[in-house]
Amino acid sequence: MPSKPAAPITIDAVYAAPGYLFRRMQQIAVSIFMEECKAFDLTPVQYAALIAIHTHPGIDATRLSAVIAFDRSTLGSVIERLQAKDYIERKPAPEDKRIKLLYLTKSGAAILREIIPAVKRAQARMLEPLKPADRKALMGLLVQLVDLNNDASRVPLRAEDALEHLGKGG
Amino acid sequence: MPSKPAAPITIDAVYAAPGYLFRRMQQIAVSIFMEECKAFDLTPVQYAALIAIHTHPGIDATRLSAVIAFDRSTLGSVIERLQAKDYIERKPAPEDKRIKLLYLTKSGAAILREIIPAVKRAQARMLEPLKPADRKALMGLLVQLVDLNNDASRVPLRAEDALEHLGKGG
DNA sequence: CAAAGATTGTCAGTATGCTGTCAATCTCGA
DNA sequence: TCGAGATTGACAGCATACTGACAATCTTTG
Repeated sequence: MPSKPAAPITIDAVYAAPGYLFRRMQQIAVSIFMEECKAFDLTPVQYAALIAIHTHPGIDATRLSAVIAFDRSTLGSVIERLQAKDYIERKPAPEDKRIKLLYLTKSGAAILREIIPAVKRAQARMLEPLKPADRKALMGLLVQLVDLNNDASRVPLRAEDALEHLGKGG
Repeated sequence: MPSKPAAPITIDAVYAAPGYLFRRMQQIAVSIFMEECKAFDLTPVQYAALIAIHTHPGIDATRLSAVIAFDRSTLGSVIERLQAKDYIERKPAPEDKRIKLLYLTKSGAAILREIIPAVKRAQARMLEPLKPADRKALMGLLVQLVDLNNDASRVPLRAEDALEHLGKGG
């Protein structure tokens, strides 16, 4: 049998590669989110940050970055923009001069309540083309994969560890 | 029956949302790619662009953006960097002064050959935590979803349409 | 042919995401 | 206690991504 020739290098191989499909799907997800939420002037990242601060009032930036798996550097500018829009406020921590604690403002809590339906529509639209059983299957596999690959990312999710200081760990 | 209370808004809802999972998986995929390919100084985006130019020599930037579903604006700087690294060259099109045609240099073709094994390792690692049957299932669903959602993204993939000018359409 | 319209590459502006560095500050061990 | 080491927030720099605008150029149409 002749030795198998090297597979031709073409763009079609890229179309079937997991990395390409993940990038593409993220692109699509952001696009749908922005479309459904265009009345609110909030990005997916800013939304996630608001929800996290709402869930953990008084969290600091470093712990927040672990809770939503954002880069610590990136998060700085996200916080700045949320503060500029008056959705959050930062208070110095009395017992540690390095830390600034994050809280939702009334505006922030209000927009969070208002945007929820749009976000739910967006999340539904992303999976809409699939049959209901396939949606479940896909989400199940994705949850597994993201969890099992957690440490492969530079900023692994540390939902639990990050919150011990708030007295909610355990 | 009492009316169902509004679901509490917490970060846990975000962890299960498709948009969050896609973002996270993309983050992980890029991280794995960069790790496997760190010897080559090529990003996933730059790799895809090189492959596409290799598959379609003499393509122009606008068509290239359709073939790999990149934003046309973003692609400009990607091309610039590939050119700075001497992996591609741009030649003016004789029949249209607006267009610059893209070609791989010898360096570009060489690095493409060399990086393939690392890219394959990276793609395999992304799915490694899943059982083989689950990998297939996930890829199948993702291919479907990306295809069916193609028009939802701002820069839909136009693999076929884009190539008519090269005499390869049909 | 000339004007209207479309296309191409480019640029400015905004928003993630990452690497790396730094000063201020805190913690812990000798 | 004091100094080494860790932590925190901030910053610089690079690389996607997207919106919107623009001049140069090409195409279509009246």
